[in-house]
Amino acid sequence: MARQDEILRAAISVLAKKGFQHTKIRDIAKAAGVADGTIYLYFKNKDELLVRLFEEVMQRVLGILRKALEKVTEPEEKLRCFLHTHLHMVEEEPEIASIISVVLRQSTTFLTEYENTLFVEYLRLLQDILQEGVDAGVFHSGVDPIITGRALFGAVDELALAWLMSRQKSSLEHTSSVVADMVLNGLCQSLERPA
Amino acid sequence: MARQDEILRAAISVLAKKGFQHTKIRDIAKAAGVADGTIYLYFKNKDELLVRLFEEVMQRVLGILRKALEKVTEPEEKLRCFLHTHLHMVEEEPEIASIISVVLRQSTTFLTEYENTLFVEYLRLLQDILQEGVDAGVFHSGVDPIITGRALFGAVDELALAWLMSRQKSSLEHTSSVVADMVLNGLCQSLERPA
Amino acid sequence: MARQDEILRAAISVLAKKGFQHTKIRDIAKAAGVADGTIYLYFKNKDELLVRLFEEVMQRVLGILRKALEKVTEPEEKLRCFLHTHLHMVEEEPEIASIISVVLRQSTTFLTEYENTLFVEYLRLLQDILQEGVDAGVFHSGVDPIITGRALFGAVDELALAWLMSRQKSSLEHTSSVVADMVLNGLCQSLERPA
Amino acid sequence: MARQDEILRAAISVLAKKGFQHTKIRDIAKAAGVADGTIYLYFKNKDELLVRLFEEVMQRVLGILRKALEKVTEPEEKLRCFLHTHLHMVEEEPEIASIISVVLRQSTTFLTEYENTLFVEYLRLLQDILQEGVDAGVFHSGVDPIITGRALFGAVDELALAWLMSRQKSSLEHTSSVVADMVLNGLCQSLERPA
DNA sequence: CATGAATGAGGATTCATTCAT
DNA sequence: CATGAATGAATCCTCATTCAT
Repeated sequence: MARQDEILRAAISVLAKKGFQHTKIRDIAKAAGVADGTIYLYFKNKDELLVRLFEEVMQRVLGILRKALEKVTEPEEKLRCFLHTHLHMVEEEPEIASIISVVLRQSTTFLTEYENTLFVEYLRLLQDILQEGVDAGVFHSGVDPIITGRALFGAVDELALAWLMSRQKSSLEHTSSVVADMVLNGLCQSLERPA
Repeated sequence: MARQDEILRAAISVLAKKGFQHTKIRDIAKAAGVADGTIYLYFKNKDELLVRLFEEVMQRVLGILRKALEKVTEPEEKLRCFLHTHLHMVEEEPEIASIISVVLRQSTTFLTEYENTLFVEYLRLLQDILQEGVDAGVFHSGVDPIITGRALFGAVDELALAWLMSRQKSSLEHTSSVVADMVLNGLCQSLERPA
Repeated sequence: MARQDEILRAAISVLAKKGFQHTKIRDIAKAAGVADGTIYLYFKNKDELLVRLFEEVMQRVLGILRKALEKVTEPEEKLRCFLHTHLHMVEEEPEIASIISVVLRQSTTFLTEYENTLFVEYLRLLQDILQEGVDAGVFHSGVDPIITGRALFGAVDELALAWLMSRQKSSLEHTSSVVADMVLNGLCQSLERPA
Repeated sequence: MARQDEILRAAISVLAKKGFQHTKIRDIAKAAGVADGTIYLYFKNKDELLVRLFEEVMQRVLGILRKALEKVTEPEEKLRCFLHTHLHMVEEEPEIASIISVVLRQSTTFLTEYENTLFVEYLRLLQDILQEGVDAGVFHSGVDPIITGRALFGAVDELALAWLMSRQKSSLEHTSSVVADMVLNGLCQSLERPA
């Protein structure tokens, strides 16, 4: 339904600008060019609108990441690609990125009550790359895909947040390769403890 | 002032449980065992209470980290110690950790308007360790302390959040060493690209 | 807008009965038969409601006075007409009168911050009559229209207040002519100081 | 009791500055240099403090007026003296004047519930002068002392208010004589209606 | 007598949601 | 389907008053 999408688009824009607590149904309605009541023809209530909005956003992010990863085969390259694509998306679609980095955390609902299937899918994407690397013997056998995946998301997300909050936005190209280097090769000159 | 501390303690507890948006002055007053009006004898308004609370929390975290780092000299060990101490603190004082991982991000004020000196200090702690390592030749010369520091905070913070949100809480001991290994040695078996 | 007028009418009634300090938004809403929140659809806040209410009242009073003065030409008669019309209005619309005599003075805002254009217009009406009389040689050349005008308002207003506060309300017809006589002819039998 | 007077003096000063609605017990306590609770050792509550304060003020005004009138014998001169003394007092003790012109009217209590014996005395002072003049044949026999007295108070009070609210304060000497001339001789050149 | 910390009732205002048109 | 006026529960904050010290 076109009208529903208009509302969602408007909601994304407003949320990205105003944050969770300061976004009123009225604001979204105005931005979408509809009456307040119209929102309730398409969404049961504010929470449902938020959930649908988040799912829309995550679907988009997952689509972008999957498409980018399609042509890459090597685990290391996949990881680089993943990090690069996520941060590139932040630059290209800051509103989308803002929803994930900022808005998502501002709602207690998303953190606790809502079963976040799509975020789990996002994590799985990362975990699969890591597991693949371990299985292929490219990554250390001790690498824990669950923990590492989560840590990587945290790192990327925090860098995204920092970028979104900063006044003058330098390119995230460099940032993504710095993180990739750290993650793949480690900080140490030589292996800390030669296994 | 003892009463002020009682209120802050109560506020930490309530915020950790209910989150930012759902915490009412009334809740804090009840938890502290005082009347609503009493809150305003010690804090100008809700926002100031929140700022003071956050500063209290960050001071505590900074204190814990600095104390732990005191006796460590080597950069690698410092980094391990940092990660371990932060995650250990999460286990020991989940309410404190919750303020940082959850509540902090729920307030637009903290993300945008509030000049977050203490968080900058936290980051500086990390950055100094990294810079030290680079200067000592222990870490790669290409390591960017700013980006890397922020990424590390993001990683640790996300793992803390995941732990706080999980039903059954496994030890974070293992988690901290997994992250430390990744960060120091990288995921790859051999250096990805021999420089 | 009809609803706005209903609210203003209700507000006048409540203010006249309860006075400035004891009038709550809730009271006005109840008197108008609307919900509390509805008030805020038509007025930004309580202060704005009060200002709009006062302007409504003053417009009405000015209208009544101007209409009554229309057909009078002689300065003395104009003055008599002015005094009579004002006090007649007090009898006919005590609520309106109460706003001017009582409520207006109860708000520091009206006395100090608010630029009271309409009250200035009221005073000008009086001053113009006095100036006209001086110019026509009907009134003493020494008459100061500014001071005298203000004094006359004070006299009328105080008599209105006394009437409003009194239990048994005698006619103000007599009162108005007593004042007019004093003002026009003076209290003295013969001129005090034959100029 | 000295302490009580200190509080009253402080209260007069604060009320004159801040007006009725904005004067808090706290403000008075601070101005008097005592603790909030101390106020309640000398006054049952805020209303009683206000009543006592008003009585203090009126006693002072009555004293001043009576003293000034002591040596005057002729009704016309008495009236001139009354007006002059009242307005002179406004210039000399604006805080006192402010209580009468502004603060008194801001409290519904004083206007309605409180039996204002001292204000009645003030009015009687005026009425007696007028009655005396009528009895002595100096004033018209038609002069109504009740109405005229009230009107005179209104005139003087309004002029006092205007002066108190004005930025640059011109002398009230002139004002008092303008009013006296009007009241005694009337505005008209010749008697309006030759009796 | 004096204090001032504590109280808690009370009031202005906001905003998600409804429903008559 | 769409509207937007109306609702009223919910919450922050103030301040007169009390009372233990």
